[in-house]
Amino acid sequence: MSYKIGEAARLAGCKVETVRYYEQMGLLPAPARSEGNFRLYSDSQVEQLSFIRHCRSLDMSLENIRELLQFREMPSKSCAGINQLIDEHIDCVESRMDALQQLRQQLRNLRNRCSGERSIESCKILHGLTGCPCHSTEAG
Amino acid sequence: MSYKIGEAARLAGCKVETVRYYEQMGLLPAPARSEGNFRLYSDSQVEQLSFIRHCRSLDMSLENIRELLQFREMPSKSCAGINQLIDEHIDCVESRMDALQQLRQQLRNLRNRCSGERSIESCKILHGLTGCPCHSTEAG
DNA sequence: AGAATCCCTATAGCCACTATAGAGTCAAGA
DNA sequence: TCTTGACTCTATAGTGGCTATAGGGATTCT
Repeated sequence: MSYKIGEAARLAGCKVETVRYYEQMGLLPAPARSEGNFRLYSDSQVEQLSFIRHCRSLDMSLENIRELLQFREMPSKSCAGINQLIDEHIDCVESRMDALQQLRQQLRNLRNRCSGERSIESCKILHGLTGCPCHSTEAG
Repeated sequence: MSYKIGEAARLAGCKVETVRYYEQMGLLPAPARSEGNFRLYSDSQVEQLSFIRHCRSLDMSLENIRELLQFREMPSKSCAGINQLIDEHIDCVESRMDALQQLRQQLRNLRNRCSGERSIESCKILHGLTGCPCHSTEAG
C-alpha cells in the first residue's frame, strides 16, 4: 500500500508542506515517485511521519527527534539514551514553566499599580516600564 | 548629552545589533549622526530604548511595545488601553503555562513507561511515540 | 473536454534577534 | 606620523519550525 503526500499528511495530522519540510530536513527519507513525479509513501514511512508528529506534539525539537529516529535504527542497544533525552526535555519544559511563573508575577505586580482609570501620563504601569530602576516590577 | 550606539546598548543592556534592529522596525526613531556617520542618541532616546528592553524582559511582542510607545505620545488620554494590553498579555502567559503543564504531565506519563534498562526495541517510551493510538500518553 | 483538485519546485515570510563580511572612523600609544 | 585596536557603518544570511505564494504539471471527476 502506498500513499500520496496528501493522504500521508492527513493520516499524520499535518500539512502537506510540513511533510516536504521534514524530507528536506532529513527526518523522512526521500520516498518513491510515481510516473507523474508524485511522492509515494509506504506504510512504514507514514508511521515514521506519525512518530515525528507525535514527538512534535510533545514539543520536541527536530534535532531531538532526529536522535530518537537514530535510536530506532539500533533496536538491540540499551534504551538509556532515550530515557535521558526525555528527562532532559522534561527539565527544559520545567525551566520554561519556572520562567513563565516569574514572568506572570512580575506582570501582576505591574498590573496592580493601576486601575485603568487614570490619564496615560499618570499611569503607574507606564511609569513601571521606564528605564528608571526606582519603578521596578520586582516582588514587593 | 549624546551617546554612541555602543554606550546606548550598554546602558539598556542589549547588543548593538539589537538597537539597530529596533530602529529598522520603527521602534526607535532614526537618531542624529556624527560627522563620521555614527548614530548619536539623546537621553530620551536612550530612555526609550530602555523602555523597550524592559517590555521585552516581560516578553511583550514588538507589536505590543509599539502600541505602548504610541500611548506614551498621548499623555492626557485614558490609560485603560494600557491596562487592557497588560491584561491580555497576562492571559497569553497563563495560556502558555497551562499548555506547558499539560505537556509536562504527558512527558511524565511517557517517562514512567520505562526505567532505561531495556533494549531499544522493547522500550515502552519509543512504543508510546509511535503513530498507534493504543500507546498514547494520555493521563492514566 | 473542461473544471476541480491534487501535486511539483523554488522562494519568501514569520519572530526577535544574531552573526558575518567588508569597509570606514577615531582615539591612544610608539 | 604611523599604527594599532576598538569602535562603527551597511548589507546580507542564518536561527526554528513551519506557512504561504507563484507558476506550473498531473490526475480525477463530470
